[in-house]
Amino acid sequence: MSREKGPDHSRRKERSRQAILAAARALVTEETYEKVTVEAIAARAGVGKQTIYRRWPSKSAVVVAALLALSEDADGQSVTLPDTGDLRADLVLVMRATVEEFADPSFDKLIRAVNTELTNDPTLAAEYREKLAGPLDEAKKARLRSAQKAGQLASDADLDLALEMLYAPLFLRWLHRSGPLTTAYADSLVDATLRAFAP
Amino acid sequence: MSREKGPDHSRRKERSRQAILAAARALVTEETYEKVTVEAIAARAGVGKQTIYRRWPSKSAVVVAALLALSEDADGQSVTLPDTGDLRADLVLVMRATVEEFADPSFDKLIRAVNTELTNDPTLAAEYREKLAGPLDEAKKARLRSAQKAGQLASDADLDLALEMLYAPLFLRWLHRSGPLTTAYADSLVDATLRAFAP
Amino acid sequence: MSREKGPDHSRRKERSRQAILAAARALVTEETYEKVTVEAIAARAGVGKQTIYRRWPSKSAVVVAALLALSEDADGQSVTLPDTGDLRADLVLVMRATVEEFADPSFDKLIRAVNTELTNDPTLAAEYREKLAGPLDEAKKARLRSAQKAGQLASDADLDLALEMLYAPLFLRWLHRSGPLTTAYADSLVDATLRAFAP
Amino acid sequence: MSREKGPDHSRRKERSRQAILAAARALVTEETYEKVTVEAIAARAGVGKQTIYRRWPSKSAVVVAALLALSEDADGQSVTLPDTGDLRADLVLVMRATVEEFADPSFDKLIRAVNTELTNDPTLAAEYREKLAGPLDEAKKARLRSAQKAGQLASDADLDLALEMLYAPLFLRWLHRSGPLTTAYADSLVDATLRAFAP
DNA sequence: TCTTAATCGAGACGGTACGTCACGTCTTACA
DNA sequence: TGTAAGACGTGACGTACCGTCTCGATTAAGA
Repeated sequence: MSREKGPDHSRRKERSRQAILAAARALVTEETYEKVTVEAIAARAGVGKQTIYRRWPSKSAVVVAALLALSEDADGQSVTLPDTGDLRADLVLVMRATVEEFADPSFDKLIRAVNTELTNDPTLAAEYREKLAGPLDEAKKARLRSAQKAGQLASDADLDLALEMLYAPLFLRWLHRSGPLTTAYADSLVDATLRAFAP
Repeated sequence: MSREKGPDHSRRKERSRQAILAAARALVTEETYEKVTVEAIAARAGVGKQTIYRRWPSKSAVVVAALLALSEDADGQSVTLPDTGDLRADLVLVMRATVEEFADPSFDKLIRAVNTELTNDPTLAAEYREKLAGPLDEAKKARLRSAQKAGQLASDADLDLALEMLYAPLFLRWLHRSGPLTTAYADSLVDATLRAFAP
Repeated sequence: MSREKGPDHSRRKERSRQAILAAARALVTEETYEKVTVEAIAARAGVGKQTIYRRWPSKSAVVVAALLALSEDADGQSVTLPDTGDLRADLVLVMRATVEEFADPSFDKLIRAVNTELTNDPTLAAEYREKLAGPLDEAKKARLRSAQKAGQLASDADLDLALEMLYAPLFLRWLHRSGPLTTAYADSLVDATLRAFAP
Repeated sequence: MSREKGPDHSRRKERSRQAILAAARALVTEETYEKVTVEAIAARAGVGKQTIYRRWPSKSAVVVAALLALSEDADGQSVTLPDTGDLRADLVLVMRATVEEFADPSFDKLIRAVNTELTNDPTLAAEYREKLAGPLDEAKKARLRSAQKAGQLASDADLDLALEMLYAPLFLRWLHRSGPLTTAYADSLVDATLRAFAP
């Protein structure tokens, strides 16, 4: 059915692929983003530049792929959020976890780099949304929907909007470094959102 | 007292400064951001590269300065928001204006470029916040405070948080292109925020 | 007696060998010499690169082999020059034939390529001399020796030197494109040489 | 009169030019010719690659320029050969000197490299002939013409041909390494040529 | 009005990284 | 088993910009 064109070299392919993504991750984490060059990634991965260009069209794509690869381990098993019945408690848990993630310096650098690339490349952004952000948002919306059914949220609440009001302020504070990311801040976002969409 | 070094050439200085900022603005607007190089700006402005480096430390700084210069016309006169007494109407007005701004393709490109630079350069981000975002936020907070005094918002409402819940979702939708920026969307952000911080 | 190693792939071997040499010849003839790459030869011959490297150590060797193969048809039968008894007439014939060869554009390109490789690789040069130039020179010297015996050349004439004085000027004019290769030029080389080594 | 387009930076220009030519000469002399890369020349000269490409279109051109620069010291003063009145003695002197030049390993490498480039690039060959070979040949022909007037050569002798018969065999022996370059060989070339063009 | 020194445009410079090409080796699938 | 196909690590190619430097040619001020 599929058009086979030759031997697949799958073992080498996979090995070099992993080396490249690991190198990209390491460099983004350790260095200034300007120092993350295709040549540096290739050198670090012990790989020729051509092997990178054979698979990805640009440095941006490699960096995004490096992030996506991190969550491909959990592949197959769909993401779900805790549902203890206590909506506020569950949301606070998730928001605090997010705050913690952003506090990790190497995660900070990686996400910041990825975010820069996504902002300027709609194609990459779409891929990112489809593979990573989409499923996550879906899981969060599922939790909200469950709360809605339980009468903890207004029956006509716009759940997409609710999600945005929860997360966008947090993300933007981090992105623009316009304020501290504290547990209290996370909590107050949850409270304000719950008030806005209360039954 | 002051060290006299010769003629001040202030007219030439000002002329080339304007030419550089205009060229930067034009290039960011017309081209892919990768094509906005210092050499291109210099060529477009009819200026030597050194004249750019004499004033700004990097391309990023020039681009940010180009945006800041746009709003320096309104310099001196402090920004104020309409205050008709009808809080919802006033906020809807402002939010819809913002939506329109983001819809303008050349403004979109300029802000996107500036945002990229701010994300990766805290110093620039601070300058931007001080000169542009700060005053604007202050004006918005002033309007909220006035509403609060009028009993239209909870007396213990966190106005900074309210601001973020209003704007962050809009900004992030635009930045990540994760949804349409419509009037209805702007309105529903206002409504949700007002519910969250109602008295 | 012979060590049998398996199926006799000699037919495939010979077929691919011919394909490679033909492809090399064709490419040298058609393209700029920089474009004659091992990859191009392999592609043109419908052969894997390894099949080339299994037989020859370098592109140079392939190109030289391509030229040598051209004259391997006459293999076994030793080369001889015409001997009509009229030395001048015989030499003029040979020299004019050489001039004509050099005038053929595809022969020109091939010889020029081979000459470049020989200049920079003594090993190849030795092989070339042994297989191609040597026998030819021997045949020419045989004709001169016959003339010498007939008293048409000085009995103490240095025949190697005579050969060089006949051919080197012609070859160098061609190699350096330092003058036209005409019949008259060929003839005057013969005349001058005959004067130099007359009895 | 001439169209001046800007500052001439002549000091830097000249300094880098000399550094590049010296580096090229050194590398050709020391290394395999394959190792003489534009990058290596640039590194050795302490110069950016662009500075080389700004002046010469290819490595070949640089190498040829490196040789030409060697004889630009004698610029202005036209080349002349000794003229003692004894033609044979004068020619023997010149031929032996040439033999010695070819015996110098670093000169050998340089000329071999230049010769390879000239063979494959008619434009470079023309430049070389105009600037170096031409004047030299003219000087040699002048010596022959003087001998011709003195009745030491046939009055109808083709001096261009005589020159070629003197030099081409020597050069080709060296190029193809097809025989030893000895004093005796040089002498016998002179003798044969004198016999061929005797009055 | 005429120096005179800061400033400018132009663009060459030493570099770094780009993305491409071909090298010679290695791996796989097929015949 | 030997071959075609082609991926791989390597390293040079020629180009684009970086940020610095050097050069004349404007300026506009004060002598």
